[in-house]
Amino acid sequence: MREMTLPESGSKRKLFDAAVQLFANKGFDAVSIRDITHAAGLNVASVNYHFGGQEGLLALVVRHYLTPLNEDRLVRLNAIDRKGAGKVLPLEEIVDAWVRPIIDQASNSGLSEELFYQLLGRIFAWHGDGVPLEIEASLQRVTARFTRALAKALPSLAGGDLNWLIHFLSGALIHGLTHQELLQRSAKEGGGGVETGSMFNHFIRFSIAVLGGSLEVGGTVSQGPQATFDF
Amino acid sequence: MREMTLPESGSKRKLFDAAVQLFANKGFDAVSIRDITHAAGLNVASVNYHFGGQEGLLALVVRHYLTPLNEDRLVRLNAIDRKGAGKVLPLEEIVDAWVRPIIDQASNSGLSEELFYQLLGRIFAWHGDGVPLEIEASLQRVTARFTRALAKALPSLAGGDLNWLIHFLSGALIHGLTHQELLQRSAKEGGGGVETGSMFNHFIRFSIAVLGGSLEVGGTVSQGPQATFDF
DNA sequence: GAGCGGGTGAATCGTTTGTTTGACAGGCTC
DNA sequence: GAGCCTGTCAAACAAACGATTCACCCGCTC
Repeated sequence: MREMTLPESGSKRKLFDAAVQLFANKGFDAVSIRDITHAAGLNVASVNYHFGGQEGLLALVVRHYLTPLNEDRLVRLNAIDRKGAGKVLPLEEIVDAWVRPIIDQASNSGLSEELFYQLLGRIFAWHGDGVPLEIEASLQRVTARFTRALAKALPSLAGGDLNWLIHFLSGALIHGLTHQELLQRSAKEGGGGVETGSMFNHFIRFSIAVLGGSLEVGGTVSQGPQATFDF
Repeated sequence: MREMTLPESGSKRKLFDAAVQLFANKGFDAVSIRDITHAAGLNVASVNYHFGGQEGLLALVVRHYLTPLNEDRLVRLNAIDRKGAGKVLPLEEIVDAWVRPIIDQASNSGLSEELFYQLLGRIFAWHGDGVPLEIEASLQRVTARFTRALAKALPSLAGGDLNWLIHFLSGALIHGLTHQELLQRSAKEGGGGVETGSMFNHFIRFSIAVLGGSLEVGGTVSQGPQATFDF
């Protein structure tokens, strides 16, 4: 382990690619360094040499795909914010700034869409003990930023209700990413002709409808601080 | 391992309860039989003696809480079906038949609500290799049954769109169950006063709003066979 | 050619995993 | 009391794990 850059080819790249494939398919916890090195055709010690251990490889994989995604999200949201300075932000553009970077990143990742979405779903659903602080903080920062933007765009939903909606939408997105194949397969078998990115088409309309006033706010509206989510 | 019944007390029950606690808190994959037996104050061999191995204990825990829940769901849905024979089924009652058994089961489980919901979330999110066929089939059967009922109640949503909506709602429910504490804690700190079952109050309103015509059906509507979901 | 450093692999280390074995104690029936 | 069944325990088992060591090869520089 010398530097934390990722070359275009060579053994280090072979290990990285094999790890991505296995992490996406089986989950972070279910993959051993022996699985990875065997898939890459290299020795068990190579992971420790190139990445300083299992955790280093895992953290690099997650960071490599999550960091540019989150940055893109924030850049787009800030652009919307500047454009309509002070005025009410359009809901559709906020949702787009949230979802569109995922689609773009899938195209630029070099991975197949199915693989990238599976990996991203596992990253979003990654909780608990082994999560690097840096990654958790990045996710929380993005969520907090979008929550504030939505609270400004939808003042009638401010408070606890908006937090719940975002929480539910987060779960829907994670589930949609991780288990896309269930629905796409069944739809294809039915001959319905599902176009590329079908899940996102549905999810964007889903999110806008959920947030865009179709939910009447009943019950007690609890006022609280910004909640931290996990997407 | 002699019989697969669960006594009210004794070593077997101690092991079962300890396993439930650990499974809910750490996840199925992150708990060893040594963790369980140590928490129960018993020997490592006791799990194999009473449950025939780790898989037997895990399957029993899942079946013990999932089977009555799914049966209750189907019973309620059939009752609604009989009551309004032939007529259009009320959406609110279908959603209630889907969600209410979870709340009831939480009260009758003997577990704290937080623990039961965490466990149930992990069960619903349990995919992949180690899942017993019987459990996966039970989940698919319930989902297919509710999908048919919703298709009858909401003919305008029939086809691919309804499948996507149910898929998203499934993810929202799983995420809501597993990570309730995030929002309840933040809401409590804010002094908003979150009542018991707050997540379900929000989720039921959320589901009804999503399904109840607030989503205009745009784009291509793909016709396909009943998809199988995982909740 | 000697020396050096990056990279690789076989072998090994210590741990942890799930499972199995064999001994033993207690309660039961005959 | 002899025999037997149930339950529990310490001990050991084989397998898999992440990490490390050490020798080696190769291309490089002096």
